[in-house]
Amino acid sequence: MTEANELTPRQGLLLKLIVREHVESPLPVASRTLVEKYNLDFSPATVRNEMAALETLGYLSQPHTSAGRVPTEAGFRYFVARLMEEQALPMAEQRRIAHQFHQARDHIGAWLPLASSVLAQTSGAASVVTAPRTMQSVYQHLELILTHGRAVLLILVLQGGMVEQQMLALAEPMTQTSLRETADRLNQIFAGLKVADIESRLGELPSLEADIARLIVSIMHNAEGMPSDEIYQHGLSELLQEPEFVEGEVASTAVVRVLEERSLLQAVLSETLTPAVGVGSVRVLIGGEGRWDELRTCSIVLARYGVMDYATGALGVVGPIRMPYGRAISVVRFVANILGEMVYEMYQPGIREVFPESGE
Amino acid sequence: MTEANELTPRQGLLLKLIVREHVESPLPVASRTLVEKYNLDFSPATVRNEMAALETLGYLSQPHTSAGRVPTEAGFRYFVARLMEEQALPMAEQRRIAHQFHQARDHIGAWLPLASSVLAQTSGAASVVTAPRTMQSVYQHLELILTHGRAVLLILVLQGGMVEQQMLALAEPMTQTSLRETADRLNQIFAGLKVADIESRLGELPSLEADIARLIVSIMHNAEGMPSDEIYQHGLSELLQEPEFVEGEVASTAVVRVLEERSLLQAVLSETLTPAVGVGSVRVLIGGEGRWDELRTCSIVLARYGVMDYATGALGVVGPIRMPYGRAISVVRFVANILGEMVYEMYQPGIREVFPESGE
DNA sequence: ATTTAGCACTCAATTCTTGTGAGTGCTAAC
DNA sequence: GTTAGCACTCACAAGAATTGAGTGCTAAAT
Repeated sequence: MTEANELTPRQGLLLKLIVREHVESPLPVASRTLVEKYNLDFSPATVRNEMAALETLGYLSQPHTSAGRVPTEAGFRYFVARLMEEQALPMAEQRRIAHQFHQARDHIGAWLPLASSVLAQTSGAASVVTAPRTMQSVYQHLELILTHGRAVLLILVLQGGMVEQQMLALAEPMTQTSLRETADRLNQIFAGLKVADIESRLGELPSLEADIARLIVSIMHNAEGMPSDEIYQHGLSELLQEPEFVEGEVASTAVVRVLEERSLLQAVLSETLTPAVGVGSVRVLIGGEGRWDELRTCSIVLARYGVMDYATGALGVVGPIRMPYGRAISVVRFVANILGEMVYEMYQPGIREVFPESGE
Repeated sequence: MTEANELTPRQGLLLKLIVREHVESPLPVASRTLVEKYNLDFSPATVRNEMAALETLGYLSQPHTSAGRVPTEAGFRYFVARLMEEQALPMAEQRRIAHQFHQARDHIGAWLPLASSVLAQTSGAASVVTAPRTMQSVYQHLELILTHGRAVLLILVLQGGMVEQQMLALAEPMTQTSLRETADRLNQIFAGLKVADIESRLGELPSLEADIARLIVSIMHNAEGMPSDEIYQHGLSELLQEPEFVEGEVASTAVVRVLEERSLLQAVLSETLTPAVGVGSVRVLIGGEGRWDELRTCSIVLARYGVMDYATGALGVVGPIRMPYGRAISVVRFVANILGEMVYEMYQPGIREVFPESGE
């Protein structure tokens, strides 16, 4: 997959301009247009020659014989990897976004929707944000609430504020009072412990407590493992306005399906670590990279945010292949950083515990 | 809005058949087709006469002079209100769905996504489910977690298991230990109280506790007021497959926007109480009912679920105007009932408190 | 050895025409 | 009131003609 053949500077320039032009409007770009629009000091004929070269290299393609050229996926990949200059967000926009997040500082539930809507609006594409998940869940507090008969609502608060709920059925009926005492006992023993610690103490507990504790252990394990299924998204309707989606029934429903089918989305998001083309900590998946067939018509720019090895989520934008990568990458990075900081501050006690050396 | 003019039985029959036919395939339906397919004992000419009558009444329309007829919105409304017979779900399907919910019984977080996916799959349209909200929030438990500097993560558990999170900034730095003591004090005082009760006790509290309590009050008020912004949906991609959406760029993006724009959705969902055409407790909104312009191309079948006057959410399906209402209504009702029961059982202690007479 | 002007050639997209047939409205008979 | 018969309408499909944007190639210019 590594591109052995380096392009000549002029070929690079042309590929870059073709991409830029194509991103602006989805039509194939013609040699003459290029020369005129960018005042190139060589002629359309020369451009055509170079285009032919770029085509044999696999970076361009022609929809039909007498049309202009369109970048191929490989072309976009080369562009992102070597030609693109990241297009920093204008200061005013940075301030505006930062301000919005600052306003939502106290309202935790608003963080992710806000991130999602900022991403969508600023990038003009659809956005996806997943809630952060810890690698290391720490017991904080347990509530047991009797609902009816022997059914009990279990609410488990983990460090960092994650909350897990579950119903459970008691073997024997109990009163709310004794249930509360049970919870209090468990809270005393378990507060601040990690899963492993709780597991090792299971033996010491009387049977009822042990049952509940086992359930807690499984919940905590679960919280550590899976990527969050809490996914926020925004901007799908704008994305569907893009010219490549208004016609193509196939293409557009594919995208909708991708954004709707969480399983696929999660698979893709957890791929953040694979060696796709990327810039800094931001990853760029172009046209599904051959691996995700449903994504052949679109690209994803994504990043992890949060505190590495402790609690992270993923966030990114989904757009047509011809998306303005430079801008998208900056936006994604910018939002990932802001959100990362907010999460960092929120999770700090937990982090101190996992990485004791990093305390204040 | 009340239909003064009653149709003759034969006109009713024809309207019904035309709707049925049109729902099956989106093409305009012709007089001859009707007679042949349903073995009517009168001729196409008669049907045409009746059709003409129905057209002047506003229940049918012709896309163009030499085409068949298509029901108008008014036609669909008349159909739903007077002609439709609810099409009960087959027993097997009922059992399958009930079983799925039974399996997810303990996994509270799965309830709403499951409801949403069941609705979508069974109705073939897109579905929407909002989380239940209490009318009456009752304090259960407070956790205060120091994060960094003076920033504190507040986790408030309300009765019924609703959890609200918020960041707050302390005026003075505190240790985690004294923060926990503060929380414990508030828990002792407030456990089981309603907002009003807490408000009336604000005066008795020392300043720090009072500040936090005021915040709690505002959170609880908030929880009572707004409809939940926690919205689950499913089946959008299937909906977009419907023939009326594959072509119409306008129509389809309108639908997507509706499903994406929570504010509109909430407005519509809270309209569940308005006197739209409805069957039992299930409401049917056809073509936006003139009020929601974005919905002109589609219909919504929805119901409240949960415990009336105590905690309810809304749930429904969004489909093309020509959706199989009979089926959709049964599915919505069925799922609303199941989910309602589950919520009822979960919230029971709270309900006992609000309606003491209904205790076991 | 590049670069470029010139020109023939290609082919999607647009417009126009024509034909077809499904389906109606009307009238006159039943 | 119902229906057979028939003229009429009009969307839709298929084909034909036109257009023009854009290339590839060749031969001259640098």
